[in-house]
Amino acid sequence: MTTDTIMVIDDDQDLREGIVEILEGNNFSVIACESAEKAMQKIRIEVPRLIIVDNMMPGMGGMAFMPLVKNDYPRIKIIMITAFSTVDNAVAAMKSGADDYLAKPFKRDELLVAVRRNLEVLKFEQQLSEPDMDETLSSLSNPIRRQILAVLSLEGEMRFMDITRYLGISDHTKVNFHLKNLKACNLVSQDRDKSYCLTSHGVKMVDYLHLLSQKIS
Amino acid sequence: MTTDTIMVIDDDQDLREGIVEILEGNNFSVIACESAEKAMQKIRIEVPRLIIVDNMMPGMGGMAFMPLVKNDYPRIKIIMITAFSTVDNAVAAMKSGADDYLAKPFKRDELLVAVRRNLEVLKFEQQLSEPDMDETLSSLSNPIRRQILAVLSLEGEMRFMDITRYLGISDHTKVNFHLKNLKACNLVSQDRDKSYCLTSHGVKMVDYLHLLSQKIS
DNA sequence: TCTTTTTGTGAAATAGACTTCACAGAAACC
DNA sequence: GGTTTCTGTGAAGTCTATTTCACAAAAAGA
Repeated sequence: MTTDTIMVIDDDQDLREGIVEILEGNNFSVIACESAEKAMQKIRIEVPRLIIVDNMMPGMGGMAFMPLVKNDYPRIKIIMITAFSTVDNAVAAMKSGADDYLAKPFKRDELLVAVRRNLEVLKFEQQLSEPDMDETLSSLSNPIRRQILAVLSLEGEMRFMDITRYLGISDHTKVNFHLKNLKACNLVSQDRDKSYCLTSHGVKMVDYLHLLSQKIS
Repeated sequence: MTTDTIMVIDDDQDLREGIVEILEGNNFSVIACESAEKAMQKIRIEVPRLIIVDNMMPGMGGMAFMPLVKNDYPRIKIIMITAFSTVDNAVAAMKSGADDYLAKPFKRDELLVAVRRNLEVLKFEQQLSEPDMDETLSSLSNPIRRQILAVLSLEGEMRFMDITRYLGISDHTKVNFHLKNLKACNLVSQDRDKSYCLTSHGVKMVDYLHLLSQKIS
């Protein structure tokens, strides 16, 4: 399991180091910065998943910093911390791109809860946009390819021309095209005698397609 | 629940009527023909899901009949019945397009088992090629659309521009395009104040996607 | 060996999905 | 009222997926 990298930006050294300590004590990998300007540079070197930034700082404040980061890295989560907390302040922070808002002084657990919650949200979002998901889903979105999976699931193993005839497709190169696609996605494989069959991944996907068809209807 | 239509082709009136009786007694809708030629005509009027055809008949036999049918209607399942059963005979029948093979005399239950088995196979195949499935899967195969679903799943309800900003997409018309697609597939809907939210179908699909992402990784 | 069937490749044509751009009405804001 | 932001449409262009076609090596049959 890889640890999540978190960036902490605060000009107050005591507070900054306190936060770093809490986070590192909980197995997060931390990058600390004393200003938003420094942070902008460091982000380019290693992109964190989450940023904790103070609102009031000399130079660029958190409020100005957030839109800049969100523009370049829309998926980074930002938690803003602030000393003088008001409703207006909180609303303004959210509008500027903060994903969460923490008023000083906060407890150790308040910080950790906020951090974990935001990392969970991030994980949730990312799960649905994984590249593997992309490949698999677009492969499954073609009806001919799904028919091929269905046939192979029923028959276990089939020769190229048998699949073609079974589906009633006259142009065999068309079937070839789709089989190639299925092979590329690792849904189907070919053994030594050239027969096609489902991979274990392919078997799972057929299961899931049936699940889906039940959900749809 | 709609009943499956089965076509029975046999020149022997007694046997034909016996089969019809068994099938109708089990709530199938039956079309009986005394020759393959008649059957070819009747198929055009109502397409059965399954055909039970005798091999030996005056005029066109089952062996010649099957390729003709399979060519026009590759999805119809065909059970061949035959009096003089040999291995070679069975193999030849399967090669000509039979999906199953029954030797005379057969028991009532043997017939019903074969019929049900073949209808199950048909159902299995068809589940994976439903048009709804097509629409849903191709909609889900786009990463931006999946991100929109994720965001709506987290936030519950969102305005158009909030979604656009959340995803960090500069061209709002692009988001509009994908939202339209999601609406067309009934995954997302819009309430009176123009906010977008997941439909119940959309909620199911987000569930499904998470299941899928676990299986993939 | 000669022929046919199977299995396959790659290029060109077509269709479909996605993006971009120019514009516009509606609503919110000043 | 005038201005800005939100929400949306439609056309044109671009990129990707799919189909079709021409061809060919390998395997199976005759």
